[in-house]
Amino acid sequence: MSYLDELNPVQRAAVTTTEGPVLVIAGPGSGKTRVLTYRIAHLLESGVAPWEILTLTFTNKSAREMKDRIEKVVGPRAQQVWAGTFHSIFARILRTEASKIGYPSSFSIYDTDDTTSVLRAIIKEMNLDPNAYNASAIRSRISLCKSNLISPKAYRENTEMMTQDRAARRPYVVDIYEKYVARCQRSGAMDFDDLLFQLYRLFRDNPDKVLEKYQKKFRYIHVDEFQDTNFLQYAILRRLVKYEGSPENVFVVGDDAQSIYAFRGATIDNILDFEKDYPNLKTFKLEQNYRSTHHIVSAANEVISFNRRQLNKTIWTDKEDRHKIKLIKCVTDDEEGRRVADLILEQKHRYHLPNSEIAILYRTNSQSRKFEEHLRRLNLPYRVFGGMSFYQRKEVKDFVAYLRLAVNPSDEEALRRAINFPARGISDATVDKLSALADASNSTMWEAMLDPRLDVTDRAKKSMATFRNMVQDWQKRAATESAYRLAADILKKSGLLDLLKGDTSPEGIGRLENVNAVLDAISEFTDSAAAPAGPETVTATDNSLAAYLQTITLLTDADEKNDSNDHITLMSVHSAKGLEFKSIFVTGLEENLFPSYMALEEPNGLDEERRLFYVAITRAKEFLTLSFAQNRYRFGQIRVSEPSRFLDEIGGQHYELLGGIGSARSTGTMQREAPARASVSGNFTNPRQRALQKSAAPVAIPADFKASPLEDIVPGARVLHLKFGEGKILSVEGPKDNKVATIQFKNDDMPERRIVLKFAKLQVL
DNA sequence: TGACTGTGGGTTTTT
DNA sequence: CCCACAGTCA
Repeated sequence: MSYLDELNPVQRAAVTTTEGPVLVIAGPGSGKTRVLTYRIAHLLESGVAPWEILTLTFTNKSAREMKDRIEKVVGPRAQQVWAGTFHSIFARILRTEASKIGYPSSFSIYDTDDTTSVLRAIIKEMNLDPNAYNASAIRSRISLCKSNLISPKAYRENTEMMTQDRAARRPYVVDIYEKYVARCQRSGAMDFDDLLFQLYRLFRDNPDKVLEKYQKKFRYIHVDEFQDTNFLQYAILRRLVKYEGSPENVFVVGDDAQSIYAFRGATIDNILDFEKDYPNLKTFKLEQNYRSTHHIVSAANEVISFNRRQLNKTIWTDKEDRHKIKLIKCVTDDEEGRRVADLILEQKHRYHLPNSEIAILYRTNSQSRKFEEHLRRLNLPYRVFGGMSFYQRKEVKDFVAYLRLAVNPSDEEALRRAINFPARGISDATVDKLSALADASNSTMWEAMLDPRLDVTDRAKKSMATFRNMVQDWQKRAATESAYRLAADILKKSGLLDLLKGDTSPEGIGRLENVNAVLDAISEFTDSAAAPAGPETVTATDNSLAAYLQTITLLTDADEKNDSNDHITLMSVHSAKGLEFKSIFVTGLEENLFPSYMALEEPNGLDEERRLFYVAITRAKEFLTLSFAQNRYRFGQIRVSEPSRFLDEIGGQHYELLGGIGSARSTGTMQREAPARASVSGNFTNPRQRALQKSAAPVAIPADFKASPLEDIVPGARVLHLKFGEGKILSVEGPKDNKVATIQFKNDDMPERRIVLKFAKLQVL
């Protein structure tokens, strides 16, 4: 079989070990995807049916790419393999089994916005202070609970969490959580975490032996990016694989060094537990990097060696070097944008790089703007990923809300959105009453509209009756009529179409186009959705309107098609995981930005940031450029930053400091020299030592250091700063919650520093 | 009911 | 700086 010849010995061994549990530790660029796809092809070639193979990925895009690559080896049956994200595959299973856990199979999926909005409503109804109870903060706390299998009941019994909440002065989080769960249930809705959580419940409670059905069905299970799975995902996987007499054909691929989703509950423990849980485990390490040149691989190895806790492996390459890593030092973020854009232009000409081989990466999405400006200036085509996905746009969500309602009238978020947009005489007050009544009688807002106890004007009642009739009509037709025709009619009858047509501004025309694009997408989906075949019933309704609505919620903007245009890619480092480009720009390499100041406060946060940096630089095949700015607009004002410590962790021999106005004009006030020069001048023999020195406090801090309240920070005061030591306040300005002090520090080569008091810890002496 | 204004608050990463 | 929301006015 020829495809096996395209593999190196370790890769081949992994591919052909088809029986029993297998762990593949795969360094960046080591052919991980190739191994995964060829293994599946290999299984298919040896007679395994495509629907017996399950492959779980983290993005739709990588699932799709994988299927396409398998297809190249074995032909169209590859498309029948069960390959998709955890969320989409689980949604599909839940669709089939929903009735067993008290959900309609046309359940709605709440995206992050829907969830936040439900929480906001609950907080309001409970009369809690919306500042203390920040809806999106609570959303992430609930999300983390679900990922760790903590139900509201378990939450209440968990003294640690309850104590935390009391300390944070929001003791009612657990009540919000409880209400939220109840509300989702009665709305027939699942949030992202529910897609995992409810599937876990289904398998745990195992009604009608449903678990056995899937254990038998999925004879070969694969997990990509295993390092990014969370506790809940691991628990589900375990239930599918571990049972009496199981062949335990589970094949997981991951790299602990690329674990970047700990904030979302991912844990490297899963890799360690995996070895314990599966004693027959065979482990393979893919250590040869086929992607990047030697400078890049060495730099990556050096960086990652600063992390303590990691699996032992050595990534190497035999690619020869042509270019050193370039470092761009800028005075401002604007200069960074300009010089990156200029360098891209130069690289394109000199090396004939197509735009599609170039990517600018950054830590936070908000950094994209400066690059956009300067790319536009040079007429370079680009595309920004990570923004709002098509399906999150207002006009699309409005339309989709109506569709959701037609399929699942219990969906309260959809109801709230649709009921009075376009306006039809049902006021906010009425909606509040509906919600309260639904809550009190444990029914839904949809049913509450008919409740005789509802105390609203006759006019409002009439409007609601009309609305209900309209939706009911759609509901009936949803069972029989084609989804496209129904949707087109909904667009008209809802009044949305007229509203959009009335707006002839360019944006308005765009909105109309977007809504029409939804219609096209529906017809494409329902006509052609190639349901994975199989002798079972699991996929029967897969091209329904409900399935479409569930699918789109799980799409990100990276999944959207029209990728044919040749453009430069702008994205966060997180979204770049799994991708590769000839030329990579990693930007904003400054302390408190990359690594992020948020991460620096978390235990192990720095390690995760470092893995993120590792992921960033290993995306590059040939050209790697790093940049930082000494001054950057953040929080509405210019802030001074120092270069990222990560720059110090790469040996000077791999670097080249790029000249430019910025460095020539350099104020010379940087605390540290640029790494290239530092290493060359031999100031620091060993970057590791240097980093360790740096992480230690540079000034003696008394053990009883205690941050003083903001009111005490006034001009003239002498203060102690954790990092810069003793100093004098020259002035304080800015709004009360975002005060900035200008401080002159004693032992500092900067004449003065602007310190954002919100972040700094200062003690008045 | 909708459009406008001011204010206040938040900005890590995503399925 | 930018966004979302609340409150105000027509």
